[in-house]
Amino acid sequence: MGIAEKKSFVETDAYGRKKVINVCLEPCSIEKGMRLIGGKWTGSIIYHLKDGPVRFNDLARMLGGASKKMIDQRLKELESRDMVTRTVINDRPIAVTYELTDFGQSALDILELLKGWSEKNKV
Amino acid sequence: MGIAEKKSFVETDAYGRKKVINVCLEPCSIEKGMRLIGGKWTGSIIYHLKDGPVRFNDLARMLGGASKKMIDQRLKELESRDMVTRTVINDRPIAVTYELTDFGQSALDILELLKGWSEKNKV
DNA sequence: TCAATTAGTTTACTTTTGGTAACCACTCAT
DNA sequence: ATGAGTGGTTACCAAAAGTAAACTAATTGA
Repeated sequence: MGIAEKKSFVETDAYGRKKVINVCLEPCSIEKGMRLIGGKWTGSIIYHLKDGPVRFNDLARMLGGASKKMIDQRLKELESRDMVTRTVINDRPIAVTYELTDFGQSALDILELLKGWSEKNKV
Repeated sequence: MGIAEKKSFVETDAYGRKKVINVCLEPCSIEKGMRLIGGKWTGSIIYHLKDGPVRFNDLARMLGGASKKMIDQRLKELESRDMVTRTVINDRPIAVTYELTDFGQSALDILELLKGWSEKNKV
């Protein structure tokens, strides 16, 4: 089965006792994946970077409901996971852009699917 | 463009003032979608229901790290969004199963993609 | 000179989340 | 009678997450 997780199921022994085979002892891969792109505003940030570098305040303007602190926090998380790179394009006046890495871009498929699903279901 | 959101971008006027076109005033569709399937354990729960009805305690056993309270809470959320149905299959002793609705099943595509991505990247 | 821009940081909160553990009423097997 | 099972509920607590608003220092345009 390679890296993939085995399916978990419940078994009942001769005494009627239940036992689960292949329990998720640690968060399973779905859970782990969610923790990479499922944070509040994380998906939106990645999606708004899809067409190329964007500057901090522009991003903040695009994401109407999110505070700067949030955006800053999320960008730092994304940077630490190598999903986004931060580039200073100018000192005085300071100018910074954020851009998706290849890994960051690889999440776009999921986000596009999510977006379509979400819109289709008028969620 | 139908139901889909327009792309947002930043415009600079003659005086150099920035203005964002198509701001996300409310959480955009990615954000909304995430709030349906991105809660802690939500994706895992949906995924573990993919092969048919599962009983509460069996689900609790499969999801090693999650408390009953969490699972209960998530199941109620999912029920309220018509992603899962709860069926009492027996009084005394009480027995209940949870099952995906069609809408719940429609989320599986996204979760499968997320799972694959997560495993591929050894996240 | 005043206002706005840059990219954040800091403060001072409030709100939400999550976890543990005990408990309920009931049944069943030993 | 005891312990384990059913499917939850409840109370309490700690920690995390999220908020708005003010502030930094420097620059630029009117």
